[in-house]
Amino acid sequence: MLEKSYQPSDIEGKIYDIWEKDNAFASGQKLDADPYTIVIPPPNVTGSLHMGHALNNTLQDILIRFERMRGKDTLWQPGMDHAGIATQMLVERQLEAKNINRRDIGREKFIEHIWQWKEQSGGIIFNQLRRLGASCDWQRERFTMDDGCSRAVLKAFVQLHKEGLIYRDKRLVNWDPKLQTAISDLEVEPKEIKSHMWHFRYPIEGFEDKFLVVATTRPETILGDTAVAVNPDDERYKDLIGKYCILPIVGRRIKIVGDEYADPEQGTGAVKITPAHDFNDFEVGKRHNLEMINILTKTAHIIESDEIPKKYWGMERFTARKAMVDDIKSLGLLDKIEDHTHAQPYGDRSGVVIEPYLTDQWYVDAKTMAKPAIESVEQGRTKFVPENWSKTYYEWMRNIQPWCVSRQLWWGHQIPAWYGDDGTVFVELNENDAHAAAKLHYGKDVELRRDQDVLDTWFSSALWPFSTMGWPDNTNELVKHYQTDVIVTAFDIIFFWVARMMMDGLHFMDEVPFDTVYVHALVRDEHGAKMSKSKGNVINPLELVDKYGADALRFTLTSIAAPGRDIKLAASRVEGYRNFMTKIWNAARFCEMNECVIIDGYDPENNQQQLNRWIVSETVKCQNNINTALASYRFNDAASAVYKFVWGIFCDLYLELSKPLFFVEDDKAVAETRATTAWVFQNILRLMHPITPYITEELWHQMGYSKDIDNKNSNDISLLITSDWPQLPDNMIDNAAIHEIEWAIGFITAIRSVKSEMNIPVATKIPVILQEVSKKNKLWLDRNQITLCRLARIDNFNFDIAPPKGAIQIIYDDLTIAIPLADIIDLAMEKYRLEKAIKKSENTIFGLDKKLSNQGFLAKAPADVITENKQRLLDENTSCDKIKSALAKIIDAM
RNA sequence: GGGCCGGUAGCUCAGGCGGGAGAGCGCUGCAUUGACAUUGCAGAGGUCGGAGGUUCGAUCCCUCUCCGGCCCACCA
Repeated sequence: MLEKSYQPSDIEGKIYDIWEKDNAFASGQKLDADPYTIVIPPPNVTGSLHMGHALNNTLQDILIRFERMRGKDTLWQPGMDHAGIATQMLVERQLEAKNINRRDIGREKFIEHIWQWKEQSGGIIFNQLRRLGASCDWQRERFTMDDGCSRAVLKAFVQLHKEGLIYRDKRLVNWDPKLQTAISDLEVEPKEIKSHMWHFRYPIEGFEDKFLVVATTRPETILGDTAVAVNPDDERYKDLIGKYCILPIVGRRIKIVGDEYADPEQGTGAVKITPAHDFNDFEVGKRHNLEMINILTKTAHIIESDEIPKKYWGMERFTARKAMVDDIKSLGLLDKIEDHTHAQPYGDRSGVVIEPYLTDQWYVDAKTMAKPAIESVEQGRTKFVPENWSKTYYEWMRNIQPWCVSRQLWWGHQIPAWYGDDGTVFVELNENDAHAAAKLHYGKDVELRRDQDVLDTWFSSALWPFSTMGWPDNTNELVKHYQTDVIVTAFDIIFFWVARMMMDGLHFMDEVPFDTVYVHALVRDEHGAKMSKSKGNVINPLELVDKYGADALRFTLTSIAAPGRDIKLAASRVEGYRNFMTKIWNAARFCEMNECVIIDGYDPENNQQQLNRWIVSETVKCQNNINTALASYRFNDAASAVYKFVWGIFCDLYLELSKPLFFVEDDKAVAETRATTAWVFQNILRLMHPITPYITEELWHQMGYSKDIDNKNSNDISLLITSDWPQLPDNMIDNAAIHEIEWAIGFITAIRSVKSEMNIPVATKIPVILQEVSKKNKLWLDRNQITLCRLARIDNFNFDIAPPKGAIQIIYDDLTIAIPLADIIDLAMEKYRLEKAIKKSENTIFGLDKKLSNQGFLAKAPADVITENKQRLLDENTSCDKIKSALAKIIDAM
């Protein structure tokens, strides 16, 4: 006997253990089956489960469970990302708490500490994913820094270098002075800040009192100015081109150059040029062959250099800014200061202001690699769902910049590059190969020094769809599971990850890494704000799991996963779906109490009862709806299809409508109804399993479906997770039964509605008089009489007798239903009710009339639409007339 | 500056092909001795942001506009 109510916490852990013990998640068990493959977006090793993960992994799990049941050889490849900067920062902070500085203990020891940390506390997110019910193939768990992935990274780097697609270059990078590393464009976050625009007067050489006024938001960079640019077409300054300014404070002679970059409309029209500290100025500098003077140390202090007055040496950048303004002011060269709001770049990890900084770094020629990646989306080889995200993808890919992949960190894949004394670089898979290459180059054995930098974490993530399957070896897994079917992700990592997997997948595997990119929304709080710790509006998915169960959370996330929008999550919604789980549990108890068990040899197509034929039809329709929804990644449609069917149709209608059948003395009907109920319920468990795996698996066993259904000849327990998805054919849909039962439901509703409206107590059993009963209605009345009587609380049916004066009259379909309760009916109220109905009906008639008297409509609308509207008008007129005559009778009785 | 998305019931949101406006929550009334109050039954509630256009017909397509959000670029 089932417990009185469903307690998720009692069963979820148990069920998950059963799945794992049974190896239910493992791929490669159905060798002949078609593959279905998803690689997980590898969470950071430092990560813990947030709502975004919960959504992302619920959707993947739904697809995997769906396809697993449909017989595919499913691989959901799990794994973690080493998360270079995040992890290094975390362990560094932990060591600092113990007064250990990473530079004191050195690189090797520090990395050892990180590995230790990973073993102890890394990857807690995987246990959290287990609680959510994720059916990843855990035996294949990978890590971007494990041996296999590391080998892939080396191979990829070396190959790209040999192909000229990775190169070393000295140019400006985004420099993070706190972390003291370069970062990519994507790791920079612009923030609006309130600052000032300082206007300075630069004296012009050869004139006593002539100045060129330049404006800047960064006065400290004056130390690195090597030119002033004006637009060659700017009448004000045209004549000055080729002349020189004397840089205030510094005293350096700097050239006035003509360059289109200077916009006459902006600022003063004259721009100071600091090639080593501004991306635009860098380009100007290259065009005019200007000197590039670096003024900053790696920690963003003023460098000690002969080019710079001693007084500024060692000053912190913002201190230097202030000093520079003060000093120029005291020279009388400060023209004015304006308030100015502008965006400043900040490091997304460190939170400090990023400096454009001139260094040697490794770059990937993203422009070249992007070409095939763009083309394959244009050709539809990879599809974005929703489609419009492809625009975002194109936008970025078509304007892609060289990707700086070197990082001045310790945690990560060290770059496989070795340098000779003269700086010649040898990029090889290992040190031996590098020495061999060096020997070839120098003609002798030489000392080599390995590049100290590591690669951007995303460099290894970009290889994920094939590095996890054994690449560069041509493994069976790789052959079978690449390309993968779908990547499921939020839009914020289309650039970071999806785009780069596309580039690398096409380059190394010569095939797109996934058929589909499914982009889901970001989860926000119930007011639409981003969840963040500082705002305190973070909802922890595990707390919801504790409180309502994993299935309720999963159902919630599924039901709000409409494509292409932000998702606002309110806990109340989870509560609602917890109630849904309870409902299913109770439906199971109903089945149990009424001995609804699976009957061997039961064939739903042989059902005699229309009600049973109807619920079978609805089951097929539900199955079809879910199939269609999941095939097009419309998760919310799948959720709503199953919700409406299970709660609205099966529980509220079928179980109620069928109850009376248990009381007839027709053993055959009872048996059929029991068998049908069990059959439907079993299919419900199958249909719901991808979304709500725990409760369905539990009930599958409790209801005894695990023993004799899939595996009749064995005593082995068969699990729902590995059972078959329903394959109910459309010819099981019986439209005649659907019409009849829907008519019966409408009949019941019509009577209940009137009783409620007329304040007739629900329990009052009423007699009804039916007039103008058509043959069809008579048949349906007869066949469903017991059910109708019970659910509409009808005492008895009387046909074709005149109803007494003052009876309530209901127009339903072709019928006029009279309820002769004149003594307890408030005639005025009934009059009002009928008048209201007439008004409503007349409104409808008016609308239809107008439409049907429109010549244009008759001439141009499709025939079926015209026919339909004509029929509606006819029906409405008939029913309106009937209500009117009913009203006449009431007035007569008053 | 370039691009994307949204505005539908009190709230949060669905509305594949243009043809009778939907759900959940909330609200109102009624119901409680056998699946379920984590419930059932019955209801109220909409100028589909605004204007114009296309069309026989527009929540849906087009243009403009107002409001909100996001992404990219922008450090004079």
